[in-house]
Amino acid sequence: MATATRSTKYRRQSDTDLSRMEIMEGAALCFEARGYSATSLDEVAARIASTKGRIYHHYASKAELFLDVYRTGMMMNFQAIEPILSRDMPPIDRLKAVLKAHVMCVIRTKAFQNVVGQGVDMLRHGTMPANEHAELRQLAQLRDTYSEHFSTVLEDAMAAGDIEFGNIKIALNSVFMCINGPIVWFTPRKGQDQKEIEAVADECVLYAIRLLGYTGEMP
Amino acid sequence: MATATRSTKYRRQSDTDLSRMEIMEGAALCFEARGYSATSLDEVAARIASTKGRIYHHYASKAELFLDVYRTGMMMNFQAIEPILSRDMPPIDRLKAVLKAHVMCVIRTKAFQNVVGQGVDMLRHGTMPANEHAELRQLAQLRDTYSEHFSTVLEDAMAAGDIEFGNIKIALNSVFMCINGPIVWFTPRKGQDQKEIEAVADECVLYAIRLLGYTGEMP
DNA sequence: TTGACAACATACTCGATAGTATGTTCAAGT
DNA sequence: ACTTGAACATACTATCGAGTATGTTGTCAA
Repeated sequence: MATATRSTKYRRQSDTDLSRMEIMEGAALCFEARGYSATSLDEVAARIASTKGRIYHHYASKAELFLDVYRTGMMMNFQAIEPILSRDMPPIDRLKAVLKAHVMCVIRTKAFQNVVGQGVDMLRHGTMPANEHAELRQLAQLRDTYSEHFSTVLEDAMAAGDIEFGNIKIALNSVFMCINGPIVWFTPRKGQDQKEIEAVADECVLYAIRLLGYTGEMP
Repeated sequence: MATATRSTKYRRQSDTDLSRMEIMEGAALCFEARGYSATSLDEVAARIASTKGRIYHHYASKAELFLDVYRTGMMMNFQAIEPILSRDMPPIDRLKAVLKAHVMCVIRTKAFQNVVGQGVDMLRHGTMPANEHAELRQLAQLRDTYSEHFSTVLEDAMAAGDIEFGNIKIALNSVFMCINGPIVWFTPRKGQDQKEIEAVADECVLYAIRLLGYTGEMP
């Protein structure tokens, strides 16, 4: 939670990023629970014990808030996998590491990733809110770049002979469906420690690489 | 398309089911494209070149229409797999056949299955429209029964030693994510014949059973 | 210390849409 | 043939929520 305990009623100027993050967290939870268009900004405001005025002070529209949540969710993904991409290691190990990092990230940032999913759907169907086409293209670009990272890792591992698949688009989509699964079906339990979550993630990763024809053992 | 070419303006009394199906098809397409709450009944009506009056003649509310689409989508799934469940064959072959039948069904009835997905999400988050709790429980029941069919098939195949997995809930969720993938990422091309679609489905099935630890060949 | 402005809160407007009330057409029973 | 009611279409209402206009608080720079 990014909520800092404040003694004063209003926030400092330098805390705008914190404020925006708090709004985004509330928005992500609401969007996840009820979907973009079913969520009212009054609900989002109520969730963070605030008002609509605050949201419109930071965002020009509901759509801009959504897009910011989307972008932030994608950034979280990039930050999770990028350090691994540049690491020097065998392709199959990099694949495993990237998959694991992604799953851990989506579990940790579940609400944001759900919004990303909604955003991807909107891009697919061309029903995106807001008309800033530049903004939209940028977000589509983000998604494509992220996807291409995975393509590369997959093809490297295939070239090394560790995995094997037919149509890469279908394979990649299937892998994504699998490792993004927790966004949909995972529900955090009370008192569930890091070890248990890692166990879930490991099982997801196992299924994802098995799907790609990997027959070796897992560490 | 269920639209019968009619010479008269109004339909016969005996055609109510046809009329409802036509409405549902339009609704499914709209819900798929824009989501439940972003879709207006005027849009649905426009899609089938009709008016809101017709929809409200057949359905008491927007929620009831949605629930009918959901139920119909689930029924399509049951009809696709039930004949296979009662067929006498080796567990692993039954598993393959059920997976294939499911994938073919979701591709064929993509819009309806998308609505089913939205409905499952709503059930999960408790944000279902309408307050008929009986109706809701019935739909949740449908989903659970369908899921249990797959559980049985999976466990039989595991008992026969053909597949192997850890937590069955995670495995089942992963399989569903995989075989339901086409609902999200598949886009029918113009002039794409049945053979090509079957090839896509076969690849999905291959990934799904590989995921479950199957190492044999495919027919 | 003070005034200017950021960071909100409060109180409105206005368009979109779910739902309703009522009118119209025609099929079918009698 | 005529009458009733199902199958719609048309016209309206009422609500909800996005966006706006304006008021209030308190920070910070000079």
